[in-house]
Amino acid sequence: MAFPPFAVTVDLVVFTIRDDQLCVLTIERGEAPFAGCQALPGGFVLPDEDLAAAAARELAEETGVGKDAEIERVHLEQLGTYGDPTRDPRMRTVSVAYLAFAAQLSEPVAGTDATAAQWMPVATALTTSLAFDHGQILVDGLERARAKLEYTTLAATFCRDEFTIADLRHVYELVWDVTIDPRNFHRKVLASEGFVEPTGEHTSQARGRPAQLFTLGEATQLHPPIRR
Amino acid sequence: MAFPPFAVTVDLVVFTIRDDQLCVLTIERGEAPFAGCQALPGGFVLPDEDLAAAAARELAEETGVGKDAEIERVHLEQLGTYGDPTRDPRMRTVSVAYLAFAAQLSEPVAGTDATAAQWMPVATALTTSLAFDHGQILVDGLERARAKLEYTTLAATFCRDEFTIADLRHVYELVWDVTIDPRNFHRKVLASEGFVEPTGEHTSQARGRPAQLFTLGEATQLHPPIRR
DNA sequence: GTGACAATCGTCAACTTGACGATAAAGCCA
DNA sequence: TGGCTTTATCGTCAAGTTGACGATTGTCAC
Repeated sequence: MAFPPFAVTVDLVVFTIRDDQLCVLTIERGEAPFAGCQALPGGFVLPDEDLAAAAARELAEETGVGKDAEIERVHLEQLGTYGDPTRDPRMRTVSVAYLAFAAQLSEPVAGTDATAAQWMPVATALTTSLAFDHGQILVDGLERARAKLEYTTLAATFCRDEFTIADLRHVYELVWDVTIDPRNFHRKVLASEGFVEPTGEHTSQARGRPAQLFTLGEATQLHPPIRR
Repeated sequence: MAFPPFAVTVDLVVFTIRDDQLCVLTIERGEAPFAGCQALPGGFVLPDEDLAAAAARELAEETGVGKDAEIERVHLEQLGTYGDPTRDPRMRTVSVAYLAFAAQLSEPVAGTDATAAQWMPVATALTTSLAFDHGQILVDGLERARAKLEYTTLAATFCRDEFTIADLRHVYELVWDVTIDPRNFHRKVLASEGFVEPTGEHTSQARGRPAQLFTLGEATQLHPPIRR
């Protein structure tokens, strides 16, 4: 049975928070097309590899997120598939985009096929011309991320294992690009059954009154949601 | 440049409401593998065809949803991509699933490559063993459909061009499999800015007080949403 | 100690929601 | 014609939620 052959790739929109900014992982392409251009990390799916496995592999390659416990603190979900016949001048390619949320990872970043990889502020990335249709993929990923914060507990994946309500609020503020009343936010988070679990410990360093530390609770969905 | 060749297909989860039931379009496969088995309609993406175009083409082929105004009353969105290496015993296949909502269409249904096509009640389909991973695709499609009714105006795409609030409520009840208080639902729909637009006309046939007719308003998102 | 700062607790009016009573406008039927 | 049934539509009310913002509480820098 004959069928039209396609190349299938995965591309990653990996978000993290660094230096008080929402950042996305980008690489500088080493080869044509778009050599020297910024792009989302990604690569071909191997002949016997599941799509999600390919995404996880690429993520590990580009970020150094290894086997460790690190990988468990990363959220990875399918974002969408992009298959415009003209998206890659070389051949007919279909790209399955994945969206990842990560807490600040070990600094190292070095791709295999990429010249360099870096965390680029999303605000910058949105005004940068990215390779292929990666600009659109980024926009879609950002919108998905914003929506997910409303009704899931995924904001916590941007934080370290133990975090304060303020840390969590900061995630919302950066991703949504809004300011949130600390008092109302505090109330809502605690009201959301299973969102956070107090550890009993408190922060000690920074200015102001020490804050209680929490870990992520059992819930994955927020009831009620936290609206934009 | 060498790359692993994949077959790329689109599969469709097409929902409609018939005989007071939520139904999904299925075909009986004519060829191996899974010959004689129920499956979702779908097919290969052509070499120079966009994914969404392939989905629209397959939809037209299977349902007879032609060029007419009909096609404009159908909602089609990408659902997700399924690429387990073992999903198709013949070859490495990646399937991009699309989700469609349609009002009751012209009865005719006749695929090109399929033996037969029919509207199967979703309740039945969920307990039927479908070909490939189509069972999972259906489950995912149903969940997406249910979620979409909450915060979009897509329920109206299950209705004819002009519909009553009760028609709309019926869609929610069938898709969510719940009963909804007519009075509160009525209030919420009218409160949702831009959801429906009165035509000024009324129904005349059925029992009970004639109901006002509406068309879909400008909005695509519901503010506030209608919760499950 | 004093002030700055951020966490946390309270208060309140405006709004939303679910439950359900009441009324309206048709057809049906004797 | 006058009930009776049926469904649409309007109202009411208590309970819960939300946003705005005042008040209090630990800590640190000085």
